[in-house]
Amino acid sequence: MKCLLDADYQVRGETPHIRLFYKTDRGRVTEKVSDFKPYFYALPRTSMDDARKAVESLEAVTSVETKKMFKSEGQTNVLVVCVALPRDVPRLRGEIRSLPEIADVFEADVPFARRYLIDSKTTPMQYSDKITLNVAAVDIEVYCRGEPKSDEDPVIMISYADTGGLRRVWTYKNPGVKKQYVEVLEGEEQVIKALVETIKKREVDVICGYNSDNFDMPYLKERSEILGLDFNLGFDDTPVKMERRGMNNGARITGRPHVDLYPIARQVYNFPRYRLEDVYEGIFGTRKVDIKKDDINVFWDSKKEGDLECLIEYSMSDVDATLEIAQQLLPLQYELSKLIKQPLYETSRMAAGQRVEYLLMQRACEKNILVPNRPGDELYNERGVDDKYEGAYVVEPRKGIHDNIVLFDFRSLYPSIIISHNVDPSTLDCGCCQEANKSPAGHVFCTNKKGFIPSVLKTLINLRVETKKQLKAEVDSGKKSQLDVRQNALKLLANSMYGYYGFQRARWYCRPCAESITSWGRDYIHKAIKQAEAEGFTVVYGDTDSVYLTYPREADEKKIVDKAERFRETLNQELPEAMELEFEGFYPRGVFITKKRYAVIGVDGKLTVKGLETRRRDWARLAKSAQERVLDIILGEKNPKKAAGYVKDLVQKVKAGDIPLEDLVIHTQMTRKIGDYVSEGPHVLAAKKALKNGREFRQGDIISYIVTRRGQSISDKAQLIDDTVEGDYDSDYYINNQLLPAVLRILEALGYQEGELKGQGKQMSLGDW
DNA sequence: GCGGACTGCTTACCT
DNA sequence: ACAGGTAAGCAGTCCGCG
Repeated sequence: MKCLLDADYQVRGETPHIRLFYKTDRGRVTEKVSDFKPYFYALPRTSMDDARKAVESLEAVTSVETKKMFKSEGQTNVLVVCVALPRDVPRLRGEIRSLPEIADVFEADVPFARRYLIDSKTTPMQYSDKITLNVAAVDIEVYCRGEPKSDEDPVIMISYADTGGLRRVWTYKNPGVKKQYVEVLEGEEQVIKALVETIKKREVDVICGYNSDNFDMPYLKERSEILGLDFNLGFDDTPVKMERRGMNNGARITGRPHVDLYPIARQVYNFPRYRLEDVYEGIFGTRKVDIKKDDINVFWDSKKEGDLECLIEYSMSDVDATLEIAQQLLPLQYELSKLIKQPLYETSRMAAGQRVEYLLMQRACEKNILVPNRPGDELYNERGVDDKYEGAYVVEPRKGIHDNIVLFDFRSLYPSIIISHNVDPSTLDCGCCQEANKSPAGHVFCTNKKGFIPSVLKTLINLRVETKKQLKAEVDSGKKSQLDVRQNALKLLANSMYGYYGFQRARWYCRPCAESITSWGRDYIHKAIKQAEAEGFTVVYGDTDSVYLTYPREADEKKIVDKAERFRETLNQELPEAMELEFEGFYPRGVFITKKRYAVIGVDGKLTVKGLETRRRDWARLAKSAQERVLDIILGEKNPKKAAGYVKDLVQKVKAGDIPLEDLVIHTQMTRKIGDYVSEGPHVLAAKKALKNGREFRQGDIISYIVTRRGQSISDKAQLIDDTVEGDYDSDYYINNQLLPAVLRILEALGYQEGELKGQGKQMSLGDW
């Protein structure tokens, strides 16, 4: 019984050895594999023998064999080119590709340790009750003014917490009061040493941090270098290694996977901001102890009793929160690592496209399918100008309020289409089939041989059905939640497959496939709409795979739902087996504003809002919560007068300057580098101003700003909330550009607008209220 | 010189 | 750095206007 945490390789005496880092029920073991050799494939241009001779003549090639493999066009013979060292692969692949006897090389860009995991079908992260992983969270505090600089600003505290129950703050100033978790040491050097020693002694398996790839780990590494220390967190006592991974860093720790929770939180949740405290509150619904980053040095320098203690408490609470978030987020990462069969360190940093790709590569290897090459810049650009294809169909909504709405949607529409219509690059335009399986986009897919990607997808879905079955039968709550996470991971992967076909950087990119999937999707939703209308339903709205229906002939919920159920059954009988329309819910009332923007209320009074300002981070809470309240009054109580009254009172408060800044802050992501903007909106100007005051921003950061009273345009008035004092806000802006548009959008949809409300709106904008 | 109409850029959402 | 479809705000420009 063993759980693979990490894999890498070492070159000893000119031979590469794969190292596999396991946790077992009796502790840690490291296994070595010495008989696995680096290789890649070469496809002969014409003659196999000529190609073989040409490749064999190269010095670094240790052996050449032939192998039968499947390309999307069919079976083919390739050369397996073996070399002595992993670094020979990138060295040789270009040379071999350019040989006249060789058409192309394949799988020459798979890192050696990953290659091993794929080939050996090894599954990482198979933990169980007998193997409990020791997870630790780490956080540092730095003494600095402005942005921390590792060459001058020392680390003043390191906090640590692990699932074994150890909690520590190491620092080197005595707070006076004795806290159990505090250890006061001599200086920065001892603090870093304490962390390194603790991680070893505690036999930590997984190390977590929050933004630790880009802050804590590189910072500690740089400080260690300055202090002449080894920052050896590796299980084999090697230092933390910083890697470039696209735009970001990755801090690799050998044998003890390091997981940075920040990018995972951004991937998993949709929150207005992703600071540690925001994510903690978003997940657990309670706030954690917090102090301003700028105050850290103030508390550290303070002679006031209790200030240092306060800083220590903050540091401890940060790492406690990090560990709690880790326990919330890690299970999904474990399941993904298992399914994709790549190490946790890697999979936890993969985007959706990469996850699908590694899954497919692993499955391709099992089936002797040659993995297509990643597109080079040329091919990538070619795919770009291949321009867009038509996507989903969206029904123009019947705007306004509706009663007794039933919602249907197709269960996993796109995955079902891929499976039932066998949508795959290798089945596309096979030539052997007539037009029995032709997409509305005009592409024919083979019905004789099963496509690779449809078959992978089918196994994912079968596995998910199986997992759900187990989940239902399971009684142990821990195992139950693990199974639930697993079925979610399977769903995540299955749902990424369609997007992957249209992804320009994908190895299995296939525009005709993507286009065919959406064309069939439009077909199915049109079928459902046509059938529903024929049976007397009114289609209120629909998007991609869903329809919102009303049934004007009935007023009774039960009768409507019965009728809807019969409609569903008849429709499903006409559909291919994998396709299924499902009943999703009954809503007593809903209001539809435009495409992708609507709200419905459930029988239980629960509001579901889609697309409206309430859902958007780039609207002030003032406007969002007022809109939600108005929706609640309109849909729950059907009382527009009351809603109008509520808004009227709020306008007064805004005018009086009584609204706290936190209700007025607008969050907007900086999606590009600050110099790259053609048009500088409020968030960009707010960031620019802050930049002058020594603040730093990275592409991808979320800018939180207030529209203040000073400036001409709205952008001129925008200023970071951190630099703004309470009460300094432009009440006209917040009334006319935030509160009123958000609530009027709802009230106007009721046909209530033509009358006094709009007039009042205009008056309000003139300040007559 | 002003204001409305329109365009382009930008963001965040929906499925 | 998985797809396309969509609404909407802000900045800037155009256009008409004795």
